[in-house]
Amino acid sequence: MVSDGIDRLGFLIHDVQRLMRKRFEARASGLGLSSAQWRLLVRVAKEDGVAQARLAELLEIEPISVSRLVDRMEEGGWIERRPDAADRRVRMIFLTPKASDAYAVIKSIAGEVYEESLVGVKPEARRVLIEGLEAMVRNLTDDETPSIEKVKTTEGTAA
Amino acid sequence: MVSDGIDRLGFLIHDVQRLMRKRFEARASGLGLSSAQWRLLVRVAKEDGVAQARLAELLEIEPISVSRLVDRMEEGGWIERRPDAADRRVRMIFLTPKASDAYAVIKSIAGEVYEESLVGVKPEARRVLIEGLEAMVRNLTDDETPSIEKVKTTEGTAA
DNA sequence: CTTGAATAGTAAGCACGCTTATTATATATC
DNA sequence: GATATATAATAAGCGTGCTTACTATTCAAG
Repeated sequence: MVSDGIDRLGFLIHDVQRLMRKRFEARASGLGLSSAQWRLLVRVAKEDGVAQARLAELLEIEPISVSRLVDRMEEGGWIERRPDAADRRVRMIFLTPKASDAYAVIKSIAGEVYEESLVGVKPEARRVLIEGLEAMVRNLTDDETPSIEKVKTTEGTAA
Repeated sequence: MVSDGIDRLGFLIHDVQRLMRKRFEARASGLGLSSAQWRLLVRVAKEDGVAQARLAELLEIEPISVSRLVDRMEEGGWIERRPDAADRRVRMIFLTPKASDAYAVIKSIAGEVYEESLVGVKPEARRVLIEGLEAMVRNLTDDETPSIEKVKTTEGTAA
């Protein structure tokens, strides 16, 4: 049956995400980095000099969101925009030394939060959990119409 | 080992939440309801006449967030604020007929999205997934200091 | 070279969360 | 009754996401 708690799946995911972000931000507030900023920072750490458009792809957010995030991070002294000589439309993004220093701390905070959130969940269940989440990402990424056909047309009714 | 994918737990949760919200909103856009508004609507449907402060508790968001959400939903004709005769500080929240009509549609959309997201995940794995998420909510709700002691002091370094 | 389409980035304005502070009302204590 | 504290709701202002619309630049076609 489906009545296990699947009807609350959305609430659950929403809650976990909110609580995790909240805890991370509380822990990392000393650094002055939000979780959105931390995600961007991690990407740049792995691909220094990356263009904003590429960051938007990697982070799966819109370019304009990257633009404003980068604005604030540049103000905060975390990253630096430099022009790309080869393509003058492009701004290349680099970490400042301050950000490189923070990177290790951030990773450790993230690890702590992950571990804390999984207290009492056995290794086998962790594996299933992660795999389930990965499956959900795949299913939800498939461009709208999934394997199931019975997708109703939302019927303009209801109002 | 931990290197399964647990180091991406935050990314995973974040992605699933974002994709699910996105799909729900795409499907429900014909109704003119966002997922935040839908969550509030569901709560009010279960407890008609509820006070805003109580809604903030139930939704686990701040009272001010409820206030502004209710503002927009009142404008949209989904809910109605009525004074409480017994306590003049309180605004009681009621669904409009329009919202009651939408409720069934909304529940079915949510069910579809949940089911679509879990395509290919076996019943047993679904159970473990849900239980894992529930455990995470519990762990992250415990007021900050969890079972683990090694919570570093974030050491003002990094700058 | 010019025209037109595509791409990189930004601006404006909105939704929804937050923190901090304020107003109105209720309640507890003197 | 007066004073202090607590509670319900709101206001102001910010961060992060979005959509839509714009500029600047590149590239493809003629």
